[in-house]
Amino acid sequence: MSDTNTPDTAPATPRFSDFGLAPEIQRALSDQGYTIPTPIQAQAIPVVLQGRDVMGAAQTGTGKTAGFSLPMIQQLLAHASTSMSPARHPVRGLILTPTRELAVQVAENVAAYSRHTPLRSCVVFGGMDMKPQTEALRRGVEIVIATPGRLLDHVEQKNVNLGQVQMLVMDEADRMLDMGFLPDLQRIINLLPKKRQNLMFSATFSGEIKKLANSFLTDPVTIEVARSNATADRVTQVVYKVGEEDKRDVVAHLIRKHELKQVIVFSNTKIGASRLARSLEQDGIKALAIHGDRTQQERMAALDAFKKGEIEVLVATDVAARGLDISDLPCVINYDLPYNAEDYVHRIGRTGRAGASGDAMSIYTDSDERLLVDIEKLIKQTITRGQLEGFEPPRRSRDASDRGERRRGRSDEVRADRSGGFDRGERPERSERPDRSERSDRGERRPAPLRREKVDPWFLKPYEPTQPAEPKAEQTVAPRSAIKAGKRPVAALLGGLPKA
DNA sequence: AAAAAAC
Repeated sequence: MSDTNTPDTAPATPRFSDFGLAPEIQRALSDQGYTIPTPIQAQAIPVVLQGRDVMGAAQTGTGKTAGFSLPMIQQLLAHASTSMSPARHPVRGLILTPTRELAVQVAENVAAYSRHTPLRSCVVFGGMDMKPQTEALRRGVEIVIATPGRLLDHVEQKNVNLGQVQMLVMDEADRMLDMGFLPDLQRIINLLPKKRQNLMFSATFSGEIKKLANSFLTDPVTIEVARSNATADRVTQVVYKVGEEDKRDVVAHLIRKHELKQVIVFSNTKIGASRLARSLEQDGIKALAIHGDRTQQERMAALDAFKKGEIEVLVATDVAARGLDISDLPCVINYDLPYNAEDYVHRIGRTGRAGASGDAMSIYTDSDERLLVDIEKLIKQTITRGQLEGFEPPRRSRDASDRGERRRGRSDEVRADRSGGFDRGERPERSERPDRSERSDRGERRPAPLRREKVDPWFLKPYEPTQPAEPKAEQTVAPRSAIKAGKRPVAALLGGLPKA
């Protein structure tokens, strides 16, 4: 009788060694010092190894990346080729993510877990030169991690063939829907073999997500861990009511007072994020902004500097609310309350991870009261109203000029936000890091693009029930114009694309 | 109302 014998009702804590993973994978895990799987890993790995489709409700920080990539590597290892020939390395595992940063992080994990195996992987995303990605794809890879748009680009250029994909992972599926990726997802799925294993992960379990799961997954096993506000239980939350004109100074005050060395500050707008980062720098706090108007290089440099501790503050839009795996963050600050209450949960989910405690401080103004009520309704708790101790609003009304550019910039803010950028010489000269809109990669100036022309694919909503149509057998790519021009409702897109 | 993602 072994001493590990335990009753069925109380199974022993599983270990990675219990899953029957290949020795090469186990070696990679011990390289990283991992022995005990997280709850989602313990649930997902055996199910995926059985070949079942999975609908996983899990936030980032629960370890879901390993939850799908470990069994994926194991499955693909079964027919792994050691040949150098690209033809012997068809893409068999495909992982789709909503943001570029998330794609990079997932790819880093996959590379680490597969390092002792002959499997090759690469990451493919927009904002970067196609060429290195093309070369990697042409050399032959078993696993591709991609954002949808760039992947389709590569497919159209025949850099990659998805006709042999056995496993598809849709990470942060809810986010992909929010971002209007459904048509792209549909087009990608039409390129895959009908017989394949599908894994879908989502932080939320909305009706739309269920519909998506119904149309893309076959008899899925549902795995659910840590409901969305469970994360918040370990996070101490506090809100401070402040005057609109004091917001930036209050952020600087909070950072100094709590001696924060690693904090993400969330802003609702790109321009607000850039301005706040600049303002903090002027106050002697090392900060960089990360948002969608910065070049990919700038985004990666900011993230890198933050992870290395070279800067104390990462000022981010919701590009970083989900997915970014920045571990051990003791604190996040909301410079703006998010318009979407669910985003609040995602933002504060950056802290209090993996059992650690965390702090989430938010500042809000009179006009944000309703947002605060919505948030409290969602998380089903009242957030402590904090008193700002020791904060002295600077006397700025008497002589604004001695406070420099940023005071003057404030009156420009509304105009700049409305016009989508500084396109009439309103930019403060002091900026050392001009926005990408003003600069080409070669460094010369060019006019800012007219952002107003960007249109959200709002017409893809609302979601309507659908009868899934026959999946198409052909491997051709429907032109995107067919989707854009059609303005078809989501239901129609789920039912298959129009013939080109 | 805003953000993200392909050129």
